[in-house]
Amino acid sequence: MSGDAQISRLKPGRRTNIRRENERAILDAAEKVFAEAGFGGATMQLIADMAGLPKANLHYYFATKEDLYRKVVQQIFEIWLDAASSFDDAPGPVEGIGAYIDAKMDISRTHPHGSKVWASEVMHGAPVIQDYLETTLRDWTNGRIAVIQRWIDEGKMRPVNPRHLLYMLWATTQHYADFGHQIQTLNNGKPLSDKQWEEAKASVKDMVLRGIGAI
Amino acid sequence: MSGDAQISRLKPGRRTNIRRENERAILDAAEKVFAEAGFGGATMQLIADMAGLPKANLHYYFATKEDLYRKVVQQIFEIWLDAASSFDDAPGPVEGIGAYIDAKMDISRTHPHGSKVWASEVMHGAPVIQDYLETTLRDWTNGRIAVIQRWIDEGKMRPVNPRHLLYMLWATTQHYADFGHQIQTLNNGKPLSDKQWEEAKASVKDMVLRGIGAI
DNA sequence: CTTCACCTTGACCATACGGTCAGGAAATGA
DNA sequence: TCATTTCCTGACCGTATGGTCAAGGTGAAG
Repeated sequence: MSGDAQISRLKPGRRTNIRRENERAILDAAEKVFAEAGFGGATMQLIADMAGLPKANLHYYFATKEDLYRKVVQQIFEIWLDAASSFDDAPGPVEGIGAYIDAKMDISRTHPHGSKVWASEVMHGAPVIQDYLETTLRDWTNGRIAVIQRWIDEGKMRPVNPRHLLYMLWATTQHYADFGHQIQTLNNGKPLSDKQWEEAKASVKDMVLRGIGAI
Repeated sequence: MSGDAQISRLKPGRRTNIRRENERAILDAAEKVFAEAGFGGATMQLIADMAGLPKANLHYYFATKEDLYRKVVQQIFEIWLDAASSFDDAPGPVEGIGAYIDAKMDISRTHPHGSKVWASEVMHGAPVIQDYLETTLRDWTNGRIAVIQRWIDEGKMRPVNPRHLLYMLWATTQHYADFGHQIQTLNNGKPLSDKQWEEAKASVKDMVLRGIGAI
């Protein structure tokens, strides 16, 4: 890739650039391989080939396979939390939950690999991100539960269990990434089109928002 | 060994019994190990230890790791389809979908390992059960879509997209198994109690059935 | 040009894994 | 009793994998 004319003049220098670009290539390749083969099934050789680097070079940037995997999971967690902001600054559930569903459905489409890695990590007992679950995720969850409860108290939606509503949101939106292969198979082997994705988002929002009495 | 007076054990044939019992022990251990470590991360040695048998004995009953894995997945698929019958013979969505949610939530609680193996298999592109997806699952899905459409035509529920309703049902119910660890962490590290499971089932049914206008 | 910090990589190593096999034990039937 | 089938298992093997290392390349600063 060219066009780094202005980037090459950055203060950290060319060297730092090489590092950043290689780390990015490796992380992108790793995310895909970990998603498709699982941690145990992924090999450093495969990731190296996909990143276009010799295997020994991976170990120059990432000490161990676990280290690389940890970085991939953390990266996903960042994206994950960004979508969370859709929830905030919303006057009510229609806007807040609606935007959250939109954001998470978009992530399922644009970052299916990341979603799968996250799912796999949690399914295997969250060996590397357990602390995140117990701190960041727990805090975020409790915060959103409070927001939902406030909406309920304000009569903007029915009195549903906020926690199970969140689980339903996570489950349903991530399903389109994690079980994308199954969905594609049931769609005559073809990926969902732009139109079908809009239909999916609309369906999910419609059923959820009506389910909680926000419409 | 002391000579027990139990004759009942010999009735169906001792040989067949030994085979059946060992195959069961191996399959149970394999389901758990595959769920917790993934196919690539699982080792025959670990499965053997958990089943209480020497590794070489596994290969006496199951030729290869793939063969054992395939049997585990098929076994899950059977349980899966059994719950599907909840859908049939129902006069309307409240009974049909309500019973289906109950059945799938129960499976998530009693067979969490199986659910995870299934999820992992699909996430990795369904390498061994692709044919099931294209035949049995596709047929079942189309059949249920027809049932849901009939209910819609009969005015028993709102005109939602039946396909996305099914995806939501699968996603939400299986989430309690696949992401059970996350749910447990957010539940102060403790598994959901009987009461909490009832609350979960009630919440899901409530939100879904209202979401489709069946209540 | 020299220096020096950073980057690159082929070759190599120890280990762990899936799978094999031969020989023996135990159950069954004649 | 003996013969036959089924079951059991320690020891072994080839391979693939994660990881190491030493030697060499590269570019910018002095």
